[in-house]
Amino acid sequence: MDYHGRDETRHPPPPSPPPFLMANPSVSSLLTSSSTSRPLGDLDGLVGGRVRNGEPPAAVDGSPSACRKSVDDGRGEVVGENKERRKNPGKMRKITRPRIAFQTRSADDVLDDGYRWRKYGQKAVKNSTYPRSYYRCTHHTCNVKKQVQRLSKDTTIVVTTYEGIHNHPCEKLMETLAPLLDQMQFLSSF
DNA sequence: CGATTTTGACCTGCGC
DNA sequence: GCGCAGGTCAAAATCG
Repeated sequence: MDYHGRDETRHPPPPSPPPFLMANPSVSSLLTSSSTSRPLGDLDGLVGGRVRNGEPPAAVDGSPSACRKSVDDGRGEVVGENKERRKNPGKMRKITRPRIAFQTRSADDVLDDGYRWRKYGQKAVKNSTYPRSYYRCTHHTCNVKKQVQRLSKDTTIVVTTYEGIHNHPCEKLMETLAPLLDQMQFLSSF
């Protein structure tokens, strides 16, 4: 796996909604994008319900857990940032990354946004009937993540939270544009 | 056979 | 300090 060399220290500007969202009528609401240091909490809470331990239903926010796991649990090996944390316990600063969350009305949990994602975890969350799924962009140099969760209140709504910004073009988009670009190059050669 | 998903264990942060 | 909840890892299973 390729978790090495992740540039977690960058602080890119807040992301704008993915291109597909712009023309997607099924997107019922864009939540927010900000960077605090509070956990996301459960998404049901996010849209009106209670967030963990009575916190007010907050907007989507930054992730504290980006700086995490430091041991190999006896099976694997210690990697990348984890080593750092081990060396400097408590010195690892909280890494906040731009996050953007939105609701979509869809039968599919995973909406096709043109990027390729690999699922790396699934977790049952409190106050929600449905589990939350965790995905990572499969592009080697890209460490964008997203969480997907269906609301228990309204099962037709899927909340997708993007974390980070893709540092590569959208594959589907490029596929679509490739012939056009070719043609443009051809024409401009005259 | 490589890529992806599943899933249980583990880690961290936070509230009490 | 303890327990809970969220987030991630990584081996095993599954898929194409």
